[in-house]
This record gives sequence, structure tokens and C-alpha cells, in this order.
Amino acid sequence: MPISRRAVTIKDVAATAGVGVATVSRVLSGTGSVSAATRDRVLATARELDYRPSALGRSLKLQRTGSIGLLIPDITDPFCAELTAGVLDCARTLGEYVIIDAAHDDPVREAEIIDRFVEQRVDGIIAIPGSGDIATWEAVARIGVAAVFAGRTVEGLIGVPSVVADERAGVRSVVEYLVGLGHRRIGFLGGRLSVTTGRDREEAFRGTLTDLGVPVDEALIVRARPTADSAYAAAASLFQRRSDVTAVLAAGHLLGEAAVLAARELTLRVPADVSIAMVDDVPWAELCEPPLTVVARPARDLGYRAAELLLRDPARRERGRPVVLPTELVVRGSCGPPAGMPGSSARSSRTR
Amino acid sequence: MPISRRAVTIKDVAATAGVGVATVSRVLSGTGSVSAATRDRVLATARELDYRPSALGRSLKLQRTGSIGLLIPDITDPFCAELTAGVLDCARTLGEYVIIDAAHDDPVREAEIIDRFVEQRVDGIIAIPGSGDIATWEAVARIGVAAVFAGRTVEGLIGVPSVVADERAGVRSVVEYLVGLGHRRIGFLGGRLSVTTGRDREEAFRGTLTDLGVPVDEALIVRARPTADSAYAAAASLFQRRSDVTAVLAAGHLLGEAAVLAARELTLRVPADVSIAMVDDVPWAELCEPPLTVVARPARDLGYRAAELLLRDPARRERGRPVVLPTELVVRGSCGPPAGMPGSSARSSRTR
DNA sequence: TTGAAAGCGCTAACAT
DNA sequence: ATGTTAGCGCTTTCAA
Repeated sequence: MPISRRAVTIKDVAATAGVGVATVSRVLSGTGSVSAATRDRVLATARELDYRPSALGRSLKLQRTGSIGLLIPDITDPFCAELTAGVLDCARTLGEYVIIDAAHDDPVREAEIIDRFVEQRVDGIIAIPGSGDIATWEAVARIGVAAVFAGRTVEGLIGVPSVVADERAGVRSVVEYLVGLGHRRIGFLGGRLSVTTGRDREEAFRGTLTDLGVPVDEALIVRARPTADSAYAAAASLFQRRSDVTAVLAAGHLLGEAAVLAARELTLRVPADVSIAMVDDVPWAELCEPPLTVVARPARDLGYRAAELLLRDPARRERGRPVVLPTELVVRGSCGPPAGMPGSSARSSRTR
Repeated sequence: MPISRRAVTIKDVAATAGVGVATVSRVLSGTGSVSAATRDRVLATARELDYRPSALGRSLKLQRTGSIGLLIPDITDPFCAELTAGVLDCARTLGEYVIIDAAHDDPVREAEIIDRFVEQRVDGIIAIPGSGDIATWEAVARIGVAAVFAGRTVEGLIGVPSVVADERAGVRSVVEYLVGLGHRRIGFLGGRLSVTTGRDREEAFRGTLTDLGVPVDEALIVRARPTADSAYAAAASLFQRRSDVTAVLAAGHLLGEAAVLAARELTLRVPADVSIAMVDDVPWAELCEPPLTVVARPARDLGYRAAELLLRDPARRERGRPVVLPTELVVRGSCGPPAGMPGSSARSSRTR
């Protein structure tokens, strides 16, 4: 079998079948009318020659690629991966393909990736935006490339719609749960305020506490950069600085991981000594000992709906209003009444 | 600001700048020679018009897209995600972009995705193959599209090189470790033999035991389909059927998760009652109580090297020999001497 | 029903 | 140094 030196083109098929290229195109795309005889002949030769139509030629002609660009912070993050799976699912049902790239929270890289997407003439862009440049997205809108944000938004940007989880309601539900359990001194491990989710969660934390008549102790609210080290430092320092916290809400799985590890390191029993809850469900939350109570965001749906909004709902997309999906409080075993409360188990003397 | 009705093309830039299209092309691609004056003028107009060169036109002309197709089973699998990150890293440094899709272990879907990649005229394909069709890959080779397998191979296929972990050495190291601890009745939770990794691991398990003079008890070797349910059923049945197992090796993180859950359900203490080890390091392994001892595959490197092999090492790629990367035995707390051994803690009466 | 031809945006060979 | 032009593979009028 000879190595094919050149890819088979529509011309080759046409010539071999003894018809014009237009006819081949018609047969293969199913448009127009062709006699059954030619149809069969063309199909046969195409198969025989192992002809693969080039999407390049078609896209250039059609001015439409059938692709969508997906920009995420980091594919190894479970939330991103799950959201990506949703995008892939939807793209598949809609016959689109997905170009993906990770910006790793670097605004420059984010802009580069978007430029690339634009050059590739993607039909649209889905992004989990970082704390990046607003100008980047204004440029996208200006060029006229459709875009939608998923999971997060960019502050003060109009015209780019988004599909997000109801972060505030999620935080509210878990704070209410903790307060209902009897907690009054609840620590909050938060992320950067420069991303919308970070701000929403922290505000909702404060707001819910206030609504419930629980005083907000600013010293119990700490923030970390999105690295394991920073998260751990924040968690450990909170536990050590304030041995009176009875519960901690981690506003993200990195922070939750840090809280679990720090508690373990300080030999705090969960939930006897301290209750831990976190935002975002991840596989390890269930395998933890005890299993972690979490606020789950519908990550996969977020991705699916974002793709849907982008590709098949231009009207709604234009309106730019955010689509908000509900979260779910998943109660597992990591939260209980505070030590010393009726119903709580006897508290051991905490050795630090 | 008016909505751009049509994307700016190289012609527009040329006309506006008062030069030929070739000059614009030369300026933008940095090839050929242009006077500083025209150069500046072209650059200025390009910027002014917000010109974005179309990769479609360029790719069609150059017969090269600068893209690679990445085919994986499931992006939400941590191993796949990590490997994908490696591919993304390498692609970025090489200036390529990545089209991704998940086959979910469906051979038909796998074939469809590959067809799509071919139509898109990707420069090459990287795949974590399922137990799919060998014919699919033969077709790829026949067409002349470069491909490399990552993490797994397809049996009996020549011409497609691969970058894989040293599965056998990995399993060997952990089996030696367990036997060294004193274990003689070691359970094996395996995957399908139809994927190369599944077969390699099981063979290595048997082989190592034999080499060490430990009899192979076939009743201790069970297989599961790659779903959480099937894995759990396998683990639970093994524990219940054979209460004399002192250790279990899970040949994959799904199986490891099942083993941990099943042990917990049956109130077996780890490692006092049973030691658990698993192949593949995942985030939860460290957060588990006790943390799980694992054989870690260099997932990210696997992806990076696969991309490298595909894009910048055509010579080696041609030769088709697999690149084998080492694994690492990460000892954590989930393995100890078997109950009743010197050094083991007193064994509780196991209530079943 | 079918074919010829224009043209999508770009690059490169060729001419000037 | 710069402009003209052919053509990459395809779809789609427009004629026949």
C-alpha cells in the first residue's frame, strides 16, 4: 500500500467519478438534487479513495468553523474538568468541536488564548474567567465574537452573558445550617475578592450571619491566594489564632482541603472539636473521614448550559442576563453541634 | 461604535495602507524584506482596523493547521485531566492549539472523534485509547496522520508509538513492598484485560508473586468494569468472601476508592485489619484516613512527552517504539504488617 | 440533473 | 522593496 503523498480532495473524487466537483459536493452534503445513479457512483469512489472532506476549505467558504473555544483556569481542577465535560457533552450533541486552553490565572495568557481563538475563527467562546483584564473581553465583544462566561463572571462587563451557580444562596444555606446547629463563632476561609465567586461568597457569609443575628467577627474571616500553600497557611493560622472557632466554612475545595489537613495536623477532631464545611463538591469530600458536608455547584450543567446558550440561543444571549443555577447543600458527617452544646459529644482537652 | 458586519481581511489592510496584500503578509509574518516606512504604516493600519489574520486562510494555504487532536476517555478522570494538562503545556510551548474530545469508552464514538480530527486536518493525534477498534487506528495510519498513544497502548498495532508508564515495574514495587511487610494473601482488584494497562498490571501482579515465591491464589484476583458500582461490588465481595486477605492492591483509583469505601462499610480498620494500596495517585489519596499508599504514574509528563514526540520528533516517532516513563511508589499510611505479625498492632475481633 | 466558475483569506513564487 | 497572481479545498450561484 503506497503512502499517500497528498490528501485526496474533492477534485480527485470528481475526476475519478467522472463528474464535476459541484456534484460531489452536492452528494456529500445532501443538498440539491442528484440522480440516484451518479449519487451511488460518487459515494462509491469517495469510499474507494478514502476521501475525507477538508473542514478547512468548507469553513473558509462558509465563514463558520463549527468550533467553540473553551478557556479555563486549570483543567486539573475538578470543577473545571466537570464543567468542561458539560461543554463537551453539549458540543457533541450540537456537532461542534472544542478547542481548549488553560490560562492558569494569568491575564496575559488569557488574552493570548483569546486572540488565538479569534484567529481560529471559533463560532464562540466559553470562559471561566480569571481575575483578568476587563479590556480583553471588551475587545472580544467589539470584534463581534460571541462569548459566555461559565461559573464566574467579570465585574462591570455588560454584553457578555453568563451561566453561574447561585453562590449566595449556596453559602446562605450552609451558614444557616451551621448556625442552626448552634455555631456562633464560624471561621471563613475565603478566596480573592477579585473573582466574582470569591466576593459573592464572602458577602453572602457576612450577610447571612447578620440576617441571623450572629455578630460578624472580622478576625474570623481570612483570605488566601489560590495555592495549596497559601490555603494551608490561612487555615492553620486561623485554627491557631482562634481556638474558639467551632466551625469553619471553606469557600472552595482548595481551602477545604487545607482546613482538613490543618485540623488533622493540630489533632482537632471533626466534627467534635470543629465542624468543617466547604463550597464545591469534589470526589475526595466523600472519601474524607468524616465525609465532608459541602455546597455543590452543578458544574457539569454550568458547562452544558453555557454551550447551549452560546450556540442555540442567540436571542437570549444578546440580552446578556445571567442564567443562575441552584446549588445543593450536601450534608455528610463533618458538621455537628459545637462542643459543649446539648447533643454534642464530650469535648476532649485540646492539646496544642 | 458600529457593529462590524464583516471581518477585516488582509485586503482591507492592504487597501487602507495603500500597499499590496503580499506586503501586508510579509510585514505580519516577518518574512521577506520591507522598508521600515511601509512596515510601520502597515502595522499602524492593522492595529487601527483591529485586523485579526484568519487561521483558516493560512492553514488552507500552508496545508498545516498547527493543531493537535486529543482523544481521552473522560476529562473528569484525574489521570486524564493531568495528562491533558501536560499536553496543553507542551502544545503551548510549541505554539499549537488543542482540540479535545472524550470517547467515554465507546469505540463508535472514538472512531467518530478521530474522523472529526482528520477532517479538521489536525497535525497529529494524541490518544488515551479505550478498548476500541484496532481498525480505527490502522485507518489513521493509512491516511498518514501522525498519532501517538499516551498512558495506554493498543494491542497488536504497529506503527503507532506510545508514551506509557512502566506499569509492570510499578506493580512490582508495590507487591514487593506488601510482601516485604509480611503479606501472603493479597487481593487484587483489577480492571478489564482488554486495555493494556489492565493486562499489564494483572500480569505483573501474578509474576511478582511468583518471583517472590508467594503462591498465586486465583480466588483473590477479581475484575471490575470501570464504573463505581462495579468496582464497589468487586471490592465488597472480595472482602466478604475472603476474610483472610490481609492486603489489597487496587489497580486503579476507581478500584481504590471502592476498596476504601467497602472496608469502611465493613468496619475493617486500615491498615490494622487490612492494608490497601492502589495504582494511580489522585488528590484524595492524601486526604484519606489513613492516607493511601500508591503507585504514582507521571501523568503530566506522559502527556507532555507524547506531545513532544508527536510534534518535534518525527524520526523517533516513525520507529514506533514505546517511550516508558518510571512510576513511583509513594508510601503513606495505608499499609502495615498483616494482623498477628510481629510489629502489627493487636487485631480486633472482626465483626461481620 | 449537472458543470463551470467565482471566491472565502491567506502565502509564496514570480515579476518588476 | 513591492505588487500581481495562482491556488490551497470547498460551496454555491448561474447556465446549460
